Amino acid sequence: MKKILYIEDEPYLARIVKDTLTLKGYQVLHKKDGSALLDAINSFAPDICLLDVMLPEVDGFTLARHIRNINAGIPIIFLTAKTQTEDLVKGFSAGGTDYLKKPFSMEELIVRIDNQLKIMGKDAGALQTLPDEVALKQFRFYPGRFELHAPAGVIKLSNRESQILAMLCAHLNTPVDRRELLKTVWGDDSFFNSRNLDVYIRKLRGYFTGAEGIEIVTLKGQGYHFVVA
Amino acid sequence: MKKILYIEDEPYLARIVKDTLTLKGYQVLHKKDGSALLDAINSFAPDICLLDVMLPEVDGFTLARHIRNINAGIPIIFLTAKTQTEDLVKGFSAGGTDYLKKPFSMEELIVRIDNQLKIMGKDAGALQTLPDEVALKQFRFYPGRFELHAPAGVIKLSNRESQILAMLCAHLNTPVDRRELLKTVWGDDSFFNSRNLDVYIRKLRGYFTGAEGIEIVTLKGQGYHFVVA
DNA sequence: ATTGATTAACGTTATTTAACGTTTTATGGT
DNA sequence: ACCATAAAACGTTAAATAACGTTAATCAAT
Repeated sequence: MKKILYIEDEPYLARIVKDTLTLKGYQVLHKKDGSALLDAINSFAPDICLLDVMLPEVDGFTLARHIRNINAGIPIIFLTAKTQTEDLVKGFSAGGTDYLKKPFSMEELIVRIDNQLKIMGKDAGALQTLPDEVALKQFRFYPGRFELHAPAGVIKLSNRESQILAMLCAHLNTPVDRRELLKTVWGDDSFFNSRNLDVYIRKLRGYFTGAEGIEIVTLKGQGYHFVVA
Repeated sequence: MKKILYIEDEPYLARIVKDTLTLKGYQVLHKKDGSALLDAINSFAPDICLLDVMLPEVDGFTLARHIRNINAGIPIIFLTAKTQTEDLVKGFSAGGTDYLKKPFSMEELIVRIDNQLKIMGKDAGALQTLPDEVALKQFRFYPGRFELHAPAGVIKLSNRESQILAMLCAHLNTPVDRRELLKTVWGDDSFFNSRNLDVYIRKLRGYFTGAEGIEIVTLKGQGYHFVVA
């Protein structure tokens, strides 16, 4: 059964969409806004995301970017009344894979959901996704369970530790912008001058000490680069 | 340049679409119907197909199936006045990857074309790919690990050192423009008057001192030439 | 009370800047 | 052509800066 993460602030519409999709056999998790989004992604592990664009606090485009940061492969459909081409561009460049204009028919939504699941499900090779279990040489990371299985034993990760490690894993062997990390994990980059992130990087490094071929490399002025080779 | 195969029987619309896309830098092959379709696919080798649905002889859905039979990965966008959900379903189950209702704006078409190209992984990434290991005589450079393995031992490279060495390796035994180096590593060439790059070149030269047959040659006014012979 | 998250204070290092030296290339008069 | 001189470009070194690392203390939420 396919799992759908659905973010929409308008209660009446949300109700209709959720009920219809549920009736059609999807498992739907509905949220009114993007708070605790990363937790939802990791624990609920949706197959596809439906995002309203105009939301009270953080808009849907921004949410899409955060989702992309920890999962490069998941389909994201925007549902919005914004019909300007400019918004369409924003949507796709934020990592969206389809864009549906309100008002839409439930039939069309379902068809487009199925289509996205079909085409994104194909060559997962080019599009890296963050699965339930991430193999990191002799380690295993379970993002949804907040657990890092080391040779020595199981390390229970905190929320933040897990989020940051998930982000590093999503960008395995490629750079991650420090700002992106801060924005994705903390919601904004007002912590840019804070040493908070460094503290967590240190903790994560601690878990991997002595592990040959696993390293979190600092790219000064840019971010981090999780090397597993 | 991306190649588009466009099948549309209505001459006026076809003209507008073809001209606009050509102006936008795509290479467009327009056909009035699906005859000799497979030849067109094979010889023209398009990156994406735009198919009208209602065509005189064979309809677009059928054409899509034929295309899918010989190419599982190419994106197919339907352009049609048929707005019934049923047609949408037909389109996607025929192997279509997007479905655009007439009348559509050229802007939206372009955005959706680019999006499909991106999703299907045909997007020309500007990432220069070096192999995991670059052999430089008695040295070995691991760009992904920020490591230079010298006879004396492993040298841990900094971000900048690694970037510059990677760039030199990408142009091994051929010249590299100084400006290009600056732009690639620092994002722009505003450092053109700075001695910053020279400092790093010196560091790299330091790692290779005494190594017979390895040299970073200065091409004054042009750039550098990484000689390994 | 215990755990996780954040802040603060100070240590460390990659990167940049600055100052000056060296080498190559261009220029100009004879 | 010749040489002198200037100009441009790069080399070298050390100091300054900005960015990150580390540790412990504090805060906040069960």
